[in-house]
Amino acid sequence: MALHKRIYYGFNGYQVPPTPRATRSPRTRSIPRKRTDENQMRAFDLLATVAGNILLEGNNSNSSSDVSNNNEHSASLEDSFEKEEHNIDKISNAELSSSGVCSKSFFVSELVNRSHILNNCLKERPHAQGDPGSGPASVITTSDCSMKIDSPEQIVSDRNKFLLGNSTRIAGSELSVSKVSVSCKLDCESKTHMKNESSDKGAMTVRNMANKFNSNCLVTGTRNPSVLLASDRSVKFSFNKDHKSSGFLPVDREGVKLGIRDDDENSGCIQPRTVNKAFRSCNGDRIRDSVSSHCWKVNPAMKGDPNHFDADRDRNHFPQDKNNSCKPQLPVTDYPIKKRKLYDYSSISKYSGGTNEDDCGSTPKGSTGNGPTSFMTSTGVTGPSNSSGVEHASRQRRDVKLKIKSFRVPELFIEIPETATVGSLKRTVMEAVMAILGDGLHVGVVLQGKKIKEDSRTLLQTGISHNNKPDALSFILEPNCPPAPISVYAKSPTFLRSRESPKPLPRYTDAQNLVHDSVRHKAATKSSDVPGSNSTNFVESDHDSAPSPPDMSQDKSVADSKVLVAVPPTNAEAQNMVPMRKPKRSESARRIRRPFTVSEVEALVQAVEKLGTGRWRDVKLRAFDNAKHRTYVDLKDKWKTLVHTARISPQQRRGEPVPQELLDRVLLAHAYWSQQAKQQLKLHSEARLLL
DNA sequence: GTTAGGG
DNA sequence: CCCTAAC
Repeated sequence: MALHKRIYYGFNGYQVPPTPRATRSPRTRSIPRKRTDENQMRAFDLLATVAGNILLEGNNSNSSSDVSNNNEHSASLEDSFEKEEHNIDKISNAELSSSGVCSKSFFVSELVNRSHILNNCLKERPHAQGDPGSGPASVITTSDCSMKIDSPEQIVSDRNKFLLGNSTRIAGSELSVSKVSVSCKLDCESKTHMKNESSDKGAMTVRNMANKFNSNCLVTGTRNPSVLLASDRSVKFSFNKDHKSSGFLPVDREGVKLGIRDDDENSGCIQPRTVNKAFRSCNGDRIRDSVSSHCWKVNPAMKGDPNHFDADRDRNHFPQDKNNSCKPQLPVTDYPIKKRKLYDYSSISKYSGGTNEDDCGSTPKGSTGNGPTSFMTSTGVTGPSNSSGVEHASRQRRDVKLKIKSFRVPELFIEIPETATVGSLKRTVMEAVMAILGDGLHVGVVLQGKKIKEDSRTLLQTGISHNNKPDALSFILEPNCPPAPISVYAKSPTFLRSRESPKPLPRYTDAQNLVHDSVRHKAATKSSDVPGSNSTNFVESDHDSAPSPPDMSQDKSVADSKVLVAVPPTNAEAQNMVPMRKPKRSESARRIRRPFTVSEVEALVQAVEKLGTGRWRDVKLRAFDNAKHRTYVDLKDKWKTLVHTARISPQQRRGEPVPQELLDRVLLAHAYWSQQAKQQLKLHSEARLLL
């Protein structure tokens, strides 16, 4: 090993401008759904300066970008895990249960290594599937602070694992919040279990899966859990034969990206979705939505058969993924090495108080005990890589490893009733933090007061090296979508100033799922004599939107908790904001277009056949209750277009073709209900005449 | 808060 | 999808 030079950079903190409050009509706001665009825009407004503590650490490990091609790590990773398992366990089993979930920060998932993921996937307890009660809910949770894996040791030391749980309760905000500060825990038992099962029942072995994974093939386990690699970055996990649940992990090709789940589509941003989703929150929307936005969970109680949505998910969930794989040169996907590295090891402290530290401190240091504190940013400048990949063979390179210890959230006002549960408090805090972070952020690099915009330049060219002075390098979080006018950047981030005047603080109210039960009841009791299927076709929440945690609906106390976020800049730090973009004419961004899938159309048709064309709310509740991005207005509009589509010639139709059979049903149902409406009118008028 | 319909 | 009148 080479020398270990370590340079620590100071983290100055992180400031967020006031989050503009949505000004849209309350009506639209009331619909439980996400306003990603809104958040996106909000994200544009975010300008967070982050000074990073960067540890420059020399080592001569392999280039991290080569790792993904190195299957050899598969085995060693496993070994590492095994060792690791003995170290971990400060966390109460009650909390983590068999799921072995943990998360240190908001950065949900960076897929470190595919084999890594797979290993964890395989940890699902086999017997879980035998328990219908607990449900085979596949909970995919990820931890932050992922990093490229240069070596097995690194994994061990960083303890960032993906963990699977067999309980849906684990996922979501609860997990994200409550377990922010805990270190990862591996479930030895589960793991072993899974391994055995894998071999016993013909499922792929860990290594096989890893290998396949590495080769970007579609991997389908013959047994549960199965792992499907939907795309380069999205791994689909599905457990149990019922396919009641599934989840996705974004997988970066290089295994470096923040893997955050997005419930919502509307990320107009070209930023890798994984990142966007990570920080998404729903400003004007109900917490239910926003909460679920960071939930890597799948609701086992999901009605209907989500199966047929899988394809859609694969296609839509991470649309950019395709782009990425196809056009890696696109700025969107093209994460410059340095940026990627910046994400590495990143973690965000949820509580400004920094309880993380303690928790982190209690975590095992791993095999690389001599390393810096696990949460310190570290950069390693290595000598020429001994075994760099072919693509790098032509030139020497040094690796600069960055590890961001934490992002400090300056101020956070939370308003929550005393009767609220701790869990709800955690969720509320989560919401607030998520709101602050927003989504669509990317990291800007400021070196010696100058913002480095040339993403293509190497660190060496830029001047980032282990020779940097401690304060030379800092990071800022900034909107990444519409390239903000960067010209406003002052020479130093300390001069950054918020362009927008403080606005009313957005208020986040935790009010998810409150009415739905009763409403659902009501809707369920209603039935019509309309011909058609009687089975409720429940459209599962779309691929990227995870249903709210089951406990959320029960925790009524959450309903009135409010969070005030985006504190107006009051201190010097807060004023170091710079205008990032021109205020859009409206603060509400248009939602991105989300074409209905055939499955959704099917569900819609079925519901309308049953309920009619005048009860869109019921249709929504019936068939799209979990598709948070579909409002009843959407459904109504879709029906409108469906009717239109059905009436025009197939040649005139555009978009994904809707099966003629469905269109026929549309016309039929439409005619039927139109007739019904007329009859009703007639009856009414007659009755009135009689009176 | 929903519905209906134009944009 | 958005917007809004009307209920």
